[in-house]
Amino acid sequence: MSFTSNIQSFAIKSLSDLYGQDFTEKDFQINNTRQEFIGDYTIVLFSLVKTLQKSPEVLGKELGDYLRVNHPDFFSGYNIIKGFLNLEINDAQLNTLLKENYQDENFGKKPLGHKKIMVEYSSPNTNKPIHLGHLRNNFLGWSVAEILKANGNEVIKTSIVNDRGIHICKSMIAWKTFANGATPESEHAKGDHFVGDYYVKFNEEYKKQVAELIESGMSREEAEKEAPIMKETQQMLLGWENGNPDVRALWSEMNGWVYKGFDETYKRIGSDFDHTFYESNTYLLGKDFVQEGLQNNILFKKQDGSVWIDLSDKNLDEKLVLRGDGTSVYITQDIGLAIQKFEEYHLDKSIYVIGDEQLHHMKVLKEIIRKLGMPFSDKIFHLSYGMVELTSGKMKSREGTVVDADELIDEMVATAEKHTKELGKVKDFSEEELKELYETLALGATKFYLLRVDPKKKMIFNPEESIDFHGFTGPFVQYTYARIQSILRKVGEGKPTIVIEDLASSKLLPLERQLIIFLEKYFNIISDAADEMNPSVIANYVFNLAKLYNSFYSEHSVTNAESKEKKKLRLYISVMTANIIKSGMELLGIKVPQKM
RNA sequence: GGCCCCGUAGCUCAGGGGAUAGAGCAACAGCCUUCUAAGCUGUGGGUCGCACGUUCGAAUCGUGCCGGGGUCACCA
Repeated sequence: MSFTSNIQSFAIKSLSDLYGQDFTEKDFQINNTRQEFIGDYTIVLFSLVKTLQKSPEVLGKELGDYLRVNHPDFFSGYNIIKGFLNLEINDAQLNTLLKENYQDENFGKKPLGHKKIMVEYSSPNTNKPIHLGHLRNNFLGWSVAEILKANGNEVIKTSIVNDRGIHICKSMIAWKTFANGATPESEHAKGDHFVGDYYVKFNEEYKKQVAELIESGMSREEAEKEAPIMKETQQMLLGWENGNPDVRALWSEMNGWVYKGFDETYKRIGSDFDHTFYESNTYLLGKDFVQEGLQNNILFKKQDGSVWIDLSDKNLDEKLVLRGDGTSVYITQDIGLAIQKFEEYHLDKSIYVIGDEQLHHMKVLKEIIRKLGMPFSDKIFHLSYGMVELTSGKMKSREGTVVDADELIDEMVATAEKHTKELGKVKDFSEEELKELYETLALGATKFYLLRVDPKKKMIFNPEESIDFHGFTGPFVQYTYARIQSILRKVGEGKPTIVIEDLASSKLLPLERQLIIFLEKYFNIISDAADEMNPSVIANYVFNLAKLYNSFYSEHSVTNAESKEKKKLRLYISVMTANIIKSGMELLGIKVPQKM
């Protein structure tokens, strides 16, 4: 039960007692009182004024008095400005909250319920390494999964690896053509980069061949079809489909290189999965449902044997679900896997973390599954996020204009090292501890940067400016945590015993009040983040908490407080702040250091 | 062209019916004999794309327009 919901129910009860009318939380708003006014929470009276036929002044006074008289331990005062009833929370109430929760490392998290949710994220292609855009996906998916867990859901993290198809064959052909048997081992290269380089090489060669053909008089369209390297690649795809042993062997080997590279990166960035699906295993799944759909006349066949579904009643076109030659298309396998997920795991919700370029595709997928008569179509949710673009435009793997994830993190580690050495605060750290710290800060900065903005919006990354360590950043929040740890070290291990009277004996100063009230909000923040599936809610909160604490820190001394009671109070505030920072940052996948 | 998303400070972004629209970066001016200055305090910076409408009240909701992006594949 949070302060806001307490006030809400107090107000509803009061209004009913006073005026004999029933209200719900939708009939009036409760806001945070703005800085420039006295009070902590504000009831906006305008909407009530009309229904109750009373002036804001009279209504505010009657409601304010009633609340104070009936909840003297909760409210210490109120004032009315225009149509706003500003309520002050009693110091004792704040002290109690602090005393009861300051040590609770799980403050705000909800008990385990009965919802089972699958979050599919990451889902890489095996023909290229992970770039900045994929990082946004990985961080977002991981964080949303953790936020859902914190709200009492059972969460299954999955990934579908796109390990087959024409794009993989492109890397394979290029490798056969140009590599002379080179391997990641022989080149001392990371496997995913190694394979990705051949994907780029393919496209270079392809472009060259197309240009040559055009010069010799062919149309572009024809040239793109006829380029020898492309024909060779299509031949290879056929070979793969038919189980040609040589093709399959090379495919396995090259994918193996990629997985080794991915594992390294996943481990570093903290992505983990309860189950991994491979497209090479699932791509045939949808075909059975297509057969079923044909029998039920939900799907229909065209003269060439291709199978379609008519979605025109939903303002979507006809959509192909099976080629004339009987092979699957992209959506066929998605249908199969979507159904398999529900049948195997009995999910209450199936979340797909996929870029917003696939909004249409996911809409079609949901609709097809609904039309096929599956009862869980409504439980499929596309968590779409905006693309990460560079100041110079879009990232394209084909053209090599991407910010590579491994390189970016390496750069961030170097920046962390540079800052740390300049500041010279951790000279007692061992090599090992330093390395860990740089990694913590680098990933903290990167994750926070990508998670602090609304997932739905596309974002622009400027490689020139890179990612900051000051201001609205991960390291800022980490720094605040480290500062508090420093205080706690100074105070020593012995936890002060305390009784509530100690805390209540002196009036709370403005910053002390503000902090306690802000700490309490974390309870609702965790729910809000889950409802919106939006980690930026947490990031913004945790930043503002750190900012508020830093003001408090520079204004009031903890260890040299005016009195023993104040020292204890501020220690409690500090401990609870540290706990919530740690908890919130964990939900973003960010570690906090003891020192930095 | 149809459908969807986005236009808020120089830049990157919050705020999604309520009080004088916020933060970070960048710029400028201060603050380390006292718990970590990766910090704190202050100054300057806005026609919330434009217009109409709904409302006691609109950056927020509706409609239209302008600008940017996505998508409408027998690619994945």
